[in-house]
Amino acid sequence: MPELVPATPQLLRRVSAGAVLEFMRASAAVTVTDVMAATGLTRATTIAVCEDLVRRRWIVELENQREFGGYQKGRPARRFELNERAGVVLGMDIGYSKVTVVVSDLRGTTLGRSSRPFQAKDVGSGERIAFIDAVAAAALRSAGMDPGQVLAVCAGVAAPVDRHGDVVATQEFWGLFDLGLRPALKATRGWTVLLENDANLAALGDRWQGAAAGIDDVVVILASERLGSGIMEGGRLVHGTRGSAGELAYLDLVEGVGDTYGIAHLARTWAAEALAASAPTTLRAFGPGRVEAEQVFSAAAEGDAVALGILERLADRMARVVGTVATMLNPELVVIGGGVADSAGVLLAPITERLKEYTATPARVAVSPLGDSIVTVGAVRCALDYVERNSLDLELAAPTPADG
Amino acid sequence: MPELVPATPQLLRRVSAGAVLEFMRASAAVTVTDVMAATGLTRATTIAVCEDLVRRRWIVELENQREFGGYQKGRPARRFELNERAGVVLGMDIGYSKVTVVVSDLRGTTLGRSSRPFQAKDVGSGERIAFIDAVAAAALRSAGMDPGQVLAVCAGVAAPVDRHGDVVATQEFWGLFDLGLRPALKATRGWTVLLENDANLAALGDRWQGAAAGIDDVVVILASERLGSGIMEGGRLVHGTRGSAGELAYLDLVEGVGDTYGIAHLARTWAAEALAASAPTTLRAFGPGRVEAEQVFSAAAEGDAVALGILERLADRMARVVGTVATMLNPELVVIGGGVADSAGVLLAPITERLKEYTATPARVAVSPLGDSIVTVGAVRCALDYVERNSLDLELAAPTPADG
DNA sequence: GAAGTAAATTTAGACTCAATATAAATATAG
DNA sequence: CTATATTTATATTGAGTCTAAATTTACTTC
Repeated sequence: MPELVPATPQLLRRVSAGAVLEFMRASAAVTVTDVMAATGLTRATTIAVCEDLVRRRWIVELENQREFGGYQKGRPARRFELNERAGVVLGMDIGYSKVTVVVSDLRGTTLGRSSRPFQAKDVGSGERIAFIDAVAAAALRSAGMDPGQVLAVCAGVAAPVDRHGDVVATQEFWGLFDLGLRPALKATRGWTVLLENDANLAALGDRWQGAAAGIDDVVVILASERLGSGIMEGGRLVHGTRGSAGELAYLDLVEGVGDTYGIAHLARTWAAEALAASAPTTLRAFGPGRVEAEQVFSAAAEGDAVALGILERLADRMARVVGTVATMLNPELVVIGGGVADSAGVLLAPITERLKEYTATPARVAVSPLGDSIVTVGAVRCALDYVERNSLDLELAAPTPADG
Repeated sequence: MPELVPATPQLLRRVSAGAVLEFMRASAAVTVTDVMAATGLTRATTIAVCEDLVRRRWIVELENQREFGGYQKGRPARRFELNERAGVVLGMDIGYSKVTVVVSDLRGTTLGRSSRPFQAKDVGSGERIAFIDAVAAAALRSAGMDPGQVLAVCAGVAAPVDRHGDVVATQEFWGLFDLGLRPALKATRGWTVLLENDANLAALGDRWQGAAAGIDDVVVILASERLGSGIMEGGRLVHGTRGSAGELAYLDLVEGVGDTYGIAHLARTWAAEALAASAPTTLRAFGPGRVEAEQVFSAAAEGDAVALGILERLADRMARVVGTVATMLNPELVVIGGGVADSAGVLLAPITERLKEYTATPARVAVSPLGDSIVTVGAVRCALDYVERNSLDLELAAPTPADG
């Protein structure tokens, strides 16, 4: 799809303004001279563009010019800064049984959040939209923000989403996630909602604030209950034609794996098996009900043989998973993420060790520090990306009286 | 890497010229009115741009205006056309034991070619460059073209190549392909040489003129002697961080596969095994030496039970290969290509059938019609892409006296 | 208050494209 | 053969953008 807009002189100003805004987003308060150096524009043009952007409220001019940077000779420079308060974005994690909404400013700083459990049996019901809307309203309230300030929303769902943001119902189950959320929130709130697969958002999130910071070729494996992955290649998400790229169902055919259960699930299952087989283990103290994954990890840390055996098996399994993915896609880094990542750090060394058996040039492996919030962090990043791409076309809400 | 060039008025002309040229490339002889409709520019601008491009020899103005398009009212329109003779590109396939060079005009029409066997033992020797240069010279001669007319060269090698065109010597063997071809041909010929992995070029080639025409998400599996694949996602090649994306070594771990031998290799091997086991088969007629893959395929076509059994095994194996790749990457189409593709058509139905067992939503499978030339076709496409991206910066050779 | 310095502003010039008006070339009707 | 309609080509004007150079402004330091 080539751009159909003909080249007009106004296009130049757009390009210039985009370059200036991009630089401002990556910097704190800057002078016109700074912008000139970064963009290559002349002073006259830079000033014109900045005043344009101030008028459109994407940046603000600071008053107390000399307070920055200590003594300086010559006429004091005007200073400009990104207007973080131009609006907010929402990042949503829409899980089977829980909805989380995070409010973020344009720099990515979290201003508020809200999280509420949801009855899994009502996953596909119409009430779901109202529920999500209510969680969003609560999150905005906790941030002291108005629904009118929302510039973009990104929601992560556990279903395939193609690159146009449509849920692809390849199986009936996925259809439950095609909630009609986008038209509904557009109509009632005026919000632009982007949908994305949760593992893909995990990849976006971890590349932004996690272990993969700044790495262009990375695979993030969500590994808690079920295995799923998000693939970034050359700094872009890989979606596939119907949004299911990163699906790991092929593991059914991989020796030593055979299914797509995640680390937390298997740790529980194998712990239960050990108890049933009357193996001597300190895990028994947590029984006779369900033994949680974290309990297995801490028992292993205490030297429990059964727990250590489970970790061994998990590490070998994950090495096979990482090995197959990394061979096919050649990422610079493979990240293991999700709620279980908080305790899965001890798996890192054995996974790395075993990986050598399965690949000729092993990829680097890391565990994400983002834990459970990896999806919402990615959703915020996705929404911010949208705003940054489209900022010159977006309408900002009128300033509230307090803003002056 | 943001563009560091500041927005200047000249940039506008560049954008306009790029849009006009892009349209011209996709069309035959066009009038200014056609260009206006396609680009949205005004008549005055369009004419100025066209005359610019004529002056720079990227397009030509036709003389016999009225001969096109039959009767038309009004003042006859000037007609412009892409100057196919502005230059040529070379597409090279640098194999272990053979070098092939194709000469193509800017529309992609093959003007000449040359192919010569090479002693495999000298693969890494310095003479290799001279050999390749000689094959290129022969190809140019057969096309009646001058080395000075070459605008770009793309060479496919059987080694990982990263997205910057550097051979990554992850194993010693690959290092043999880092011939220093690029600096050498730049110095002696002034040619810009792009290096690319052969399977990646196969993907480019098949998407251009093969079974995947126009499909943005496709995996092409080169399947003759060894299995390797090229991945396109969203219309771009997936390289990975060190160029080895598409590597299929993970198949060692896949049940029912276990290695990365290709169809031709396995057909030969299994045929030999059957002969050694004294199985009753018409294949014996081709022995006692080596039985070729094509002979197995034709024996199967005649109803030979042993040959049919081999096809059965091949189909199941390829279904597992396709299934794992397609699950992970979700392409719209998986193409089987390479020399063996000419006879592998009969495998298509059984592969498609068995694929249902291995994936929930099976990808479409096809066999490439490009056969052995799939790599050179892709190399030509790769070189043309380069020329099209950079045409406004490239210097064209001075017109020969005959050109006027 | 004068000197020094860096930022801001002004001015001139070049280039782009759009819009409008005018001219040229052809077909068709009478 | 002439008048008219149709289509394309060219010229003119005006607005918007940028650069570059000269000029003015604002502040610090001595």
